[in-house]
Amino acid sequence: MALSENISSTETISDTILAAAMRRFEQFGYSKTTMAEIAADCDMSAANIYRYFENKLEIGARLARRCLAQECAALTAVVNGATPASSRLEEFFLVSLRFTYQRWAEQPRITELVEAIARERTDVVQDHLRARKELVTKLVQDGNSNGEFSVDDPQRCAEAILVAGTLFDVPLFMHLHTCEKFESMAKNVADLILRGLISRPML
Amino acid sequence: MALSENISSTETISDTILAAAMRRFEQFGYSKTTMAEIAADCDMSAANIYRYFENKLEIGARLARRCLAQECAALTAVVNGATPASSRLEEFFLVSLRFTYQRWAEQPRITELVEAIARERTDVVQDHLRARKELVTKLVQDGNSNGEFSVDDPQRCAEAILVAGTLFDVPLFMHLHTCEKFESMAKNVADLILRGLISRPML
DNA sequence: ATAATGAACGATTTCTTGATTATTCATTAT
DNA sequence: ATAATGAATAATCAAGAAATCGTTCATTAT
Repeated sequence: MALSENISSTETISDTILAAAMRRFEQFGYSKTTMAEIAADCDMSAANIYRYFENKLEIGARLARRCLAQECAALTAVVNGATPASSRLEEFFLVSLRFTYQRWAEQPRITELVEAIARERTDVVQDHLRARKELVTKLVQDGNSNGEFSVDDPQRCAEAILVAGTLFDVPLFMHLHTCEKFESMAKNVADLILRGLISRPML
Repeated sequence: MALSENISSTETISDTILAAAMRRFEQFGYSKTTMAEIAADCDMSAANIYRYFENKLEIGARLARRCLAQECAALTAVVNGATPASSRLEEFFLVSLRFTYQRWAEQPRITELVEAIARERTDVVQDHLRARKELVTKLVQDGNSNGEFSVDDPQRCAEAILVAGTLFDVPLFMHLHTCEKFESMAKNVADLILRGLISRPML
């Protein structure tokens, strides 16, 4: 019981640190937040944080992961939806876009955080991309199963779909158009991907 | 005759200046090149350059335009080719990618130049994007004409195609993969766009 | 007139230096 | 033992000074 108390209290402390860091990062940005400030918010010394986290980058990475996981949760809901796979594909693009756009517009500090972490922690981005790829792969397989699609290689296809949606996932591009314009573009790309260019007999 | 001499000599001098600037930009980059150095290469004073160009940014813009025009020339050749429109679309992606990748890998200073200009001279980028859009629109219309495609709105379709190829046109992404990997991705995206996801009767 | 220049000027950039910051560790508290 | 700290260190950042640069213009040359 003493053991479990220790473990749970350790978790609570590291959660406290993460929460304090998140508040600071949101308000002032990753680079402008100091370990001393995070520590003060938790009523401890800066040195003590290192008992719970390897370093500042690790704290940032944990929080960036959490942000990206939120997006993946929303995308998972889309993929697991009950609508036709084609609608879910369009919705996938739109939800992905809105996450990127809204974070860029309303939480620029968070966007900065994720970008700062992405530069030095490739693994965070790669894990996120892998998760997205798995989701789209599942979506394509779903479409195959119910007869909507007939895709040979769902993996490769999912990769291509994600590549085609690059514009909607990179904060750097968000200043180029309004969110409405992006939504229209996303719908067009989804439509293009679904129907293809090659002419065919009427369905 | 005196007039024509003056005009032609003026053109020669501004070309000399452009050539000198290009050599400097290639070797040392846009920001590290000074007007005084360009002038010295042309055996004139820095002040004299301003008789031929509004300012340094204008020189950069002219050279950036020239670079982008080279890519457009290559893409025009692709679009005007004699192969099926579907092959030309794939080739469009591949040529576009190779231009971006090679410039990034072999002429990083030129890539830096174009990016620096793009930041302050939106018109240069926008004109280039418009040219690319016109090329793809023509390609789609070609495909429509010969029965390969059956696209309702070639303009909108061209826009979507270009959006889907974003990853292959932005130097910023080039560090992510090898050129071969990018080529494979480009082929997959082209294939996806051409055939579409929705299942259909056999052709 | 046309072409070209050097000097002059704000605006940037670079450099230098002092202050902050992330991180470690020996030490103290519990 | 476990938790926490303050002091120490090396790396990074920030502010101001100095130098450089882009641009203009009055002046000179042709």
